[in-house]
Amino acid sequence: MPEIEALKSGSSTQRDGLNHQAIEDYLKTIYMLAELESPVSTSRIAEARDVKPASVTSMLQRLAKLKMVDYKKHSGVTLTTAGEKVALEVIRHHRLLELYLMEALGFEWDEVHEQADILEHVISEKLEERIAAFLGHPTVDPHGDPIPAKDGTIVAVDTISLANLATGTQAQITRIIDDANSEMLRYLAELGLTPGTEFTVVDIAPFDGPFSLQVGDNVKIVGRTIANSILVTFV
Amino acid sequence: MPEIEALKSGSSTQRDGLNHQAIEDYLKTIYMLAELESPVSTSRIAEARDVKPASVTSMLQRLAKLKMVDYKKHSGVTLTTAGEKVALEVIRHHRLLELYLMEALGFEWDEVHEQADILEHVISEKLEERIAAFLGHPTVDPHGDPIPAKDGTIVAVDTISLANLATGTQAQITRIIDDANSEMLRYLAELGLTPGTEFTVVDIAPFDGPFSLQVGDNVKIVGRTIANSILVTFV
DNA sequence: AATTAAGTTTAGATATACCTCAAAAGCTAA
DNA sequence: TTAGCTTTTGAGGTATATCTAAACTTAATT
Repeated sequence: MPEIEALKSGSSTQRDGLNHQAIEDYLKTIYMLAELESPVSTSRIAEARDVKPASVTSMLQRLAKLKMVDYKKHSGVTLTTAGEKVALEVIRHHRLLELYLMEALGFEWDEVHEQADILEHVISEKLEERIAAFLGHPTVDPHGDPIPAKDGTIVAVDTISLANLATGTQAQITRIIDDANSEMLRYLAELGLTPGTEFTVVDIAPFDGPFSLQVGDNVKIVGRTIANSILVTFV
Repeated sequence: MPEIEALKSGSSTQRDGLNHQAIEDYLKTIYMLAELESPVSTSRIAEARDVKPASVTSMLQRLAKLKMVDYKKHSGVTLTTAGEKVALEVIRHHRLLELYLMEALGFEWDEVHEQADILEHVISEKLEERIAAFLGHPTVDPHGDPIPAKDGTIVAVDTISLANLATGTQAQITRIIDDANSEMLRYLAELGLTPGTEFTVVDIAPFDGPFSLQVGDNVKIVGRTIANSILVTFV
């Protein structure tokens, strides 16, 4: 009965012992937090993942056993080479997927993050490769985040937060941090403040006040929170 | 710290209680087995999923509690309307994905099943919709299997197994059963026996022997196993 | 050096989602 | 009615993920 055979594979779950999803998510979280501060502390991870520190500790012990992190009690973690490789692969998947969903399937800027977060763990090497090829092996995703290459290299662009600019400065948006907050992304897209946009800081209101940005003929005003999330390069 | 926010969603797993994957796979299995014989017995499902009958029983009890199946001890299961809806959705996803991977990303006939089996459980409604639109809302997948519409309708084509044809019959391949067996699919593709192909049965060897099919100027010979897996319509 | 506050780890307990095996129970057809 | 098969039950296993509360470490402050 060939039908039975056909059904069989339909049922094959990951029975290989490891639940990749959680592990990959932790490694990704650690990688990203390590960019801000390394080694990464238990509580930082707990915050980011929205779990209790105790849960993080046990996961770190598991990751240490898998040689994915260097972990010594009370002193935080760093990724091993193996761990970093996994993290970069997941991030690569994520960013390729975001770009693909926009380019190939017409999704909006603010819609892609969630779906990519799920798909990043399940696409095969081959699918990743096809997607990358379709996109012409891009190095930057729709939010301006760099896409790690297959070998782990990242094309890093020297950026500075818009919040640190002085009045009169000319700059170009290269990256929007916080790709989880689709409301902000929608808002920024509305304002026309997307990666690639050039602008001049025409005013900074005192007492942590908003920034006025000249974009073409218009002036756009953004608050501190947004200014912090926008990374720029000088033109 | 906006970065923390960004990471948060990166970590969000399905914490919603249900592990969809297994449930969906069971429902899909039951749906497909029910096409052969309904109600579907425990052992049939166990075979198809390659688990022990006892495991099936407990899953059936779980599915019954979820109102996905009608289940009465010792008498097999049938899907409820809700259960069928889920099964059809998963099947729709699967077949759309297979077609999409081929059409949009250049995968081969025999490569798409595995990846689709995983992706079918994780694509959002919106992604499904975009994929369907990209493909022009198709009703048939690369193996000739009908793709259920969003409302659950299936365009059924009246088919008969090639194995039942008599010598001299003219027919067209509409469907290849057993999309899990990529070796067979590769072989069939090599022979040029894919859905849409027209042929005439020029010989059937006795004692369950092979079929000789005239395809254009060539004669292709296929054994019983393959003949059973090929469904045809008359021309 | 001792104290304290903050952060971290352990221990113990739940919970879920599978799965298995062995034995009991139920069905069906000769 | 009983043999043979299928199905269910019940007990138990593994893996993962979580929590609370108590114990501990570290680093900063006195």
